[in-house]
Amino acid sequence: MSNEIPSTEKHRQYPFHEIEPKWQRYWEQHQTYRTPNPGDPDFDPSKPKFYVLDMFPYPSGEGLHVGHPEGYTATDIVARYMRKKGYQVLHPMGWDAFGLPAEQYAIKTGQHPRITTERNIQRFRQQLKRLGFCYDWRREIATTDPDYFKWTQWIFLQIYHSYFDEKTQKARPIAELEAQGLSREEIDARRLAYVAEVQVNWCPALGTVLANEEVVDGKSEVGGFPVERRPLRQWMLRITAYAERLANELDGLDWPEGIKRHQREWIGRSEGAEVKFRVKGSGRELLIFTTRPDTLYGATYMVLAPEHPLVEEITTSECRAAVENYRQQVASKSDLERTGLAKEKTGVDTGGRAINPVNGEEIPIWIADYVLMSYGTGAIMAVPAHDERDYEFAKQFGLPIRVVVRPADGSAPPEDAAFCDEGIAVDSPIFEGLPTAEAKKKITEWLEQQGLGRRKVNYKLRDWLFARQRYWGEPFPIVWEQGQHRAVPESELPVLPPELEDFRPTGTPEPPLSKATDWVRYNGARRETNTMPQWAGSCWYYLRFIDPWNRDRFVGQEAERYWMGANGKPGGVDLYVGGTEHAVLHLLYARFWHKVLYDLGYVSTPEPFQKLVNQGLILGEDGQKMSKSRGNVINPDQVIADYGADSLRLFEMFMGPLEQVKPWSMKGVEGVYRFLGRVWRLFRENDRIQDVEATPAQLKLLHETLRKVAADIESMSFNTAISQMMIFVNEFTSADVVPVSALAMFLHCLSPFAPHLAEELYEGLQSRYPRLPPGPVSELPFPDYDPRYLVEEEVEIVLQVNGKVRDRVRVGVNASEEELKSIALGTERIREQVDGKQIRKVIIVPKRLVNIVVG
RNA sequence: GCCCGGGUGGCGAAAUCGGCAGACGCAAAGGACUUAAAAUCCUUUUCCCGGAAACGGGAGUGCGGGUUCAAGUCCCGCCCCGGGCACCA
Repeated sequence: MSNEIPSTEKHRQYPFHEIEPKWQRYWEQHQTYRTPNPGDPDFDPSKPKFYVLDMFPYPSGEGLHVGHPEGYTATDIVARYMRKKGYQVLHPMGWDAFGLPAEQYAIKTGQHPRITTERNIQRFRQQLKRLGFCYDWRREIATTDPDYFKWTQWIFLQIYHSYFDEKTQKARPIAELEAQGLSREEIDARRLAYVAEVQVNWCPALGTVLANEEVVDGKSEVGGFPVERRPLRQWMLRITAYAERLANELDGLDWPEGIKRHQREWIGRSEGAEVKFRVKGSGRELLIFTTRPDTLYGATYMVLAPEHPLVEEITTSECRAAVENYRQQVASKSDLERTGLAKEKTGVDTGGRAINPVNGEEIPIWIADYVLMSYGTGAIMAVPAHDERDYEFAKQFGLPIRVVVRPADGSAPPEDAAFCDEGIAVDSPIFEGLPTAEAKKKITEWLEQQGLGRRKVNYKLRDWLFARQRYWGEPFPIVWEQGQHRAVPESELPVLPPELEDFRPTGTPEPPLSKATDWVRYNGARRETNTMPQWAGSCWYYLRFIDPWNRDRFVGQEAERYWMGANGKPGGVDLYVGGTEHAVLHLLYARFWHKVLYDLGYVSTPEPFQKLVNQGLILGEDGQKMSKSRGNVINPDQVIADYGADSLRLFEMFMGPLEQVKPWSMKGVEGVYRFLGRVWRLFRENDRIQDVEATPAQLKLLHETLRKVAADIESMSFNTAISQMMIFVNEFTSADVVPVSALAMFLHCLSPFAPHLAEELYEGLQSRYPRLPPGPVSELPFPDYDPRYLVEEEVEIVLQVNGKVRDRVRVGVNASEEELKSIALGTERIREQVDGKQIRKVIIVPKRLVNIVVG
């Protein structure tokens, strides 16, 4: 076996190196954590269910780091505790295994990504098993398994075969539109999965396009390579159709407020109006979006995005050269340059003029890259007096600034800045003197009556660019014929990727799959050669865990109803734990897919995850982020070899609150390791254990520990649960007589945290005291505490004078306020303080304190 | 710039509703055991002042104000650290 002597050369506190493999073998052989589904012979329908899920990992070549076991230990403790509380617990694990690193490794070495992926999964699985997690490993899935991605492709087809019905705000089958006799074009224009020519984020270094979410500061999130904008025909998912629901339906979820806010911001709902401006000297109209229609009288110019389709037509001949020049400049800019920090506004006049619909005034039309083609209508009315960006631009180019809103409190508007708050409309005849909210309403109604505009809601959220030019991803179940796409029959799923020798990108947006010429040919049609993004597989894995063996359905109906059953709440998974890095992308995408499946009647809840908890990052011992280059990475394998898995688990939980960022400490690991050693000695090297009644003081501590550990697990305050167990052990270690019953009860507390040691100690105890129920202890019910043992007969009361503690007394719990008062005033120390002064007031908090106010 | 999260001993932290600040652990110091060390066990440890000691007094939860009999906790104004967003009209 591996290294027998701890590398620190220290005395081994207890034989964890024997205990841990022993119990891991036991659990495996006895299938202790096998979770039956409805219909299985050992399924107990009377038990309530609890679905506790980890965000499954990408099995990287690096193996596990100490960040992984943080969340996994937390969920494992909850899972083990809930099992002991009589729940049927679903606690699965799998692999988000498609992804770029395996593909890049394949490009470098020629080794097929499937091989490296397999190897990495093996390693991860082995590492996780050594931590003693109570996963039902029979349910293990990998997104790269054809049995799995068959259903990823199938779900894609459901999305493809659906449209969003605005009236009911629900996805409906495309067949309904066909029945209404809509044309192919009309139908394709409404599909939830559609093909469009869009400006994409093309990353030459990665040889793929990226989603907006995968581009950070104009660079790829993965690798930090430059990203260019270029137009490309791409598969898109119409997530924007769900914008409203994705925002609103967050309300019923038990998620951290910050994450909900983040998602709402990402969706970016804003209410306003669309307004038509006539272009002077042409029949054309420019449509703009504004959230401040009440500032319409303050519009002194307009700005179009440089890519706006009407720029060509509007530009006058004198301005054409400058406009062309500017458009080219903008096109060649990367997103980083275009949105870069603190840069000056740029833009040029097109020479075109627009007519302000409220006052018939002529205003110039400019183009500038601070207006984005992808938001709203790609055109704005500029109101420099009341918008910071317009103000800056107007200053830069000497454009007029006209105030049409003044502060409601009568104060003077700022001299050298835009006034962007709400206020009172001025110089605005149609709604003169109205406060902003009413002015907005009035002008919008007016515009609607005149046919010049309407109320409009816009979202920052864009449709989801769903195609990647990669090899190692799910192929689309789509073929092309005569420029039209169609689904392959469901019977042909899964569509397997072709075997390739050469995984290199083509250097063009033509995906690597196009190199597989035989594969591409499909009965006179051509297969789609793009693949799905890595997010696809993680959009629904929590559903497959429920019924991973099902060959007929992505998840069996009965099993889905049972495990996702939400008791009136929207979300099905009872507890979902993972890092904040998935605050928007994964969680938004998964919610979107789930809602489509819900609308189509395939799943029973509108939301996937009811309660979400984010674990905090673990830093290196130096307080810096762990990284190879800093050399501060902690290897969990080494920690397990030196101190055992139970110590690793315990320390991960003892470090501090789960959600908090916190630094690693090897000394801290030793601390909890010593604690486990003390536990071992309390049970094993102790001749004071007797089969006797516990003393009242012992009973009180025992039941307080049962109470606190249970409550702390339920509130996920694992660090304080561990403190309480330490207090218990310290106390019982110094006891003259240690009652067996108390020790046995204690092991129920320890078992979720340090399951191996708890099993071993319980087994030993039970064999000596056969009266104890046979184990394993992890399968025995968690004892309820008895409040009778917690009642105190006496409490210590703090005596304060003017808020300062001057004395303390022990009194009976039921002492009346009058008694407390006279006791307090009777003690010597208080008399010294109070003598000769006037008592103004006496505050009495029963069971806590008496505060005497003198003056 | 905006939005979050955080600031408590030498360190990680704890402290239901405003009611004994520092539980528990680490580190450090002293002691017991040992030929010695490791391990273990016991004791001390927020700071300042007085005291041989028991103990007593004062200050103290980033800073400055406020509310209150009482503030780590509530309110107002700042400072610092970490993270996220960043022309979305």
